[in-house]
Amino acid sequence: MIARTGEPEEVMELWIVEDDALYRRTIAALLHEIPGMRCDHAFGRCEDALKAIETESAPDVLLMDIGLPGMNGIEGTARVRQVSPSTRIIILTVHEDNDKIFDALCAGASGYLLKSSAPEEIVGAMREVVRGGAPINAQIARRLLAMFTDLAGPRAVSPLTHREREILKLMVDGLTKKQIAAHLILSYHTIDTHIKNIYAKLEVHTRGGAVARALHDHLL
Amino acid sequence: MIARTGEPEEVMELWIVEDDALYRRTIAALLHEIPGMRCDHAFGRCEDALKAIETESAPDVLLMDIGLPGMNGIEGTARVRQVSPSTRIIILTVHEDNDKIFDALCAGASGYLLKSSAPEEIVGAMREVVRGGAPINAQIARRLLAMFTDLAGPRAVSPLTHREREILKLMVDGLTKKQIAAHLILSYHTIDTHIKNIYAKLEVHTRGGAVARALHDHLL
DNA sequence: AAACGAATACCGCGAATGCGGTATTGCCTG
DNA sequence: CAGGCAATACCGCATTCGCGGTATTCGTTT
Repeated sequence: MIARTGEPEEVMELWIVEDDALYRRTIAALLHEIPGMRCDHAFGRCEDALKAIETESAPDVLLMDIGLPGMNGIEGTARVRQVSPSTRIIILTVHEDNDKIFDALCAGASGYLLKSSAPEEIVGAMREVVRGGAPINAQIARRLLAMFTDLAGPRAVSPLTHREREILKLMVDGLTKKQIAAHLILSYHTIDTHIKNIYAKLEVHTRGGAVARALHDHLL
Repeated sequence: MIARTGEPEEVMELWIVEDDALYRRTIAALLHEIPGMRCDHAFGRCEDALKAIETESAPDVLLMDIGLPGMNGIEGTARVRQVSPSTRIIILTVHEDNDKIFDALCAGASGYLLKSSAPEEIVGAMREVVRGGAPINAQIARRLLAMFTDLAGPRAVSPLTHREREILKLMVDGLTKKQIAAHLILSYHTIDTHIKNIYAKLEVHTRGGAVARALHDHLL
């Protein structure tokens, strides 16, 4: 995409946000050895990095930790992307729970690595990310895939009958029992009984709960 | 169930489904050189692979093309996963459009590589996948991330206040007004008013509708 | 034929809901 | 400083809901 004429000036500017001073320096030192990369800043807090972006210029790539004092790395990722959309952010953390991964990627991170990654993997990720790729640790990718599969998955385990699903669907659409009865040309009492059964099967006691389960567990 | 063939020897059984005979043989030859891998079968059609799985035993890893005569690779992936859940499937294709990627991963593929990938990347992927990882080409991963970000995109347009979101969240959890009031240490009447306002903003008239919008439009 | 689950229908009652009001207190922003 | 918005609080009433029953019909499975 970027037609280069061999300028030796194409240095990748790279920043780090990592609260553990030791790990921060280790990484910074590691990256400093790589030709074509420069690491001018390494912060212990998101807030500092944000300030630096606004006063000076933004980096090409930002290595971001998640567990940070003050603003966490996910919130930080979103903020950085707001003020500098061109900055690619790579999460580098010990957290490997689905929520963190999901939130970080939703916040706009371009990559997700674990601190257990080999140094070469980290360096490779830098290179990959400026080329437009999204370096994601294979273990993390597995989690991502799992999210996808159960996104379109457990509809078979739905314990509801056809009728019940039909009625649940109408509840999701915001209809009252009376309206559902009219819509399905059934008695009000019938709907009432069905809803009663739906609640029992879903182990909820309110419309809100039932609808939430219906959508969350994707059983429609 | 499927007969377990894994334990005795450390050799990874690997099959290929690829309609282009030349490419198929090239890959098979490539993999055959790798110590610890064995490629007994290479098919041109999913149907043949499926049949082989049922008559013989299933492979540890299956390299699957998408564009195939007869059953396509995505459908095939789903089928193979049904009859042999332990078989990890890696898509190896030229297709890089979002739909294919999405569908393949939803169908249960454990990896997604492009045919333009370097041989080492393919071999690395095999190793990675049996270790529980999900080898995904960085370019593909980028697409995945894009899906995530616009999956959680229109949250900024949430017209709700903090309090309202908080209450809506509790409605999703299936609490009654009274319970919400107790939970937030607020008056019942306050909750009542808030819910009234939430309904107005979301243009719904029932709990079901509100919860559905909350989850569907991802505005919590 | 018997047994069973699903779908249907009906009843009654206490609790919760939806919605129309009004009103006070802060906190911003113009 | 005025006005607006968010959060808070209170009232009343018709409606709806949740849930405890009971009961009939119909298609499967046994």
